[in-house]
Amino acid sequence: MSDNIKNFAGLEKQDVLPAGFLERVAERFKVLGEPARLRLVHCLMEGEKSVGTLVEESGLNQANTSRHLQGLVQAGLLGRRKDGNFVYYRILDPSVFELCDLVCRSLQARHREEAGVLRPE
Amino acid sequence: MSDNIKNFAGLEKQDVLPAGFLERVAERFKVLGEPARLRLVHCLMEGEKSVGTLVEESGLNQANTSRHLQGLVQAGLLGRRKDGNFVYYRILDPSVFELCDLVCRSLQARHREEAGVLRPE
DNA sequence: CTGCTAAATACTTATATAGTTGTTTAGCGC
DNA sequence: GCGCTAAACAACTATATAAGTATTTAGCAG
Repeated sequence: MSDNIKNFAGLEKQDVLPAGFLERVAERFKVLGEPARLRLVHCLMEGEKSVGTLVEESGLNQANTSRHLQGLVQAGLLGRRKDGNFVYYRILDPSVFELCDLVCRSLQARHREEAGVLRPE
Repeated sequence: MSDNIKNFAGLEKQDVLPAGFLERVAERFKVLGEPARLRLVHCLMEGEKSVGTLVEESGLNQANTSRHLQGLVQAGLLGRRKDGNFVYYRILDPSVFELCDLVCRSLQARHREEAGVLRPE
C-alpha cells in the first residue's frame, strides 16, 4: 500500500531504470508465459518430484519436460537435486505462488465483470 | 497464507484444471514478458498518457508502441480512451503493480543471495 | 475541399522458441 | 564388461512474433 507499489519495487518514478532491468523482469514473466512450463510449476506445487513423475503428470514428453525444467531452473524458480539415476525438481522461489495466485484472481475478477453478475460460461 | 496460495487461486490440489485455464494464465505472463511492453507499462504507472507521449518516453517507434499497446489492451491490462485526434492509454488492472513489484523483490532477493553479502558484479 | 497530425495497419524480414525424433550421457544392477 | 533406465542433449521443423518501413485511416483546422 506504500506508493512504491505503483512503480518497480522501490524505484521512484523519476528514477531512470538501470540498464537491463526491464529485461530481467521480462525474463521472469516470460518463463511463466508458457502453458507447458506453467503446468510443470503447477505439478510441483505439491512438492518435489522427479522428471519421470512430471512427464507422467504433465503429459509432456520427456524431452520437452527436461528442457522446460531447465528454463525454470535458469530463471531461478526451480531447484534441482540429483539422486542416483533420478533428478528431482522443486520450487525454489516462493514468489511463484503469489504470482500465479495474483493472475488467477485478476482473471477471475475480469471474468466476473465480463459476465455481468453470474454465468459460468 | 491460506493453503490455496500454494495452488492456483482457490483450486484444490486434486482438482483438474479447467480446459484452457493454464493457457489464459500463461497469456497474462506472456504479455508482460516483453521488455518493450514492460517499458510502456512502466511509463503508464505515472498515469494516463497519449501514444505520442509514450513514443517519446519509451524510445520505441510509433508502430511498435501502437502494436504493443494493443496487446496490453487485449490482455485486459490497459484501457483505451480516444479524444479527438489522440488516443490515451491507462492501466486498467491494478494487479500489474503487484506483479511487477513481486518480481522485482524476488529478483533483488536473488541478487543479494548470489552476491553473498556485497558485490555489485 | 486541402493540408496536417496522430494512431493504426499492412507487409516484410529476422529471430526465437516449442515440439518432435533420435542419440548420448550418467548411474544403477548384474 | 553388459544391459537397463533416467535424464539431457542435438538436430530439425514449424510457428509465433518483434522490429522496421511504408501506407492507411481518422480527426482536426483552415
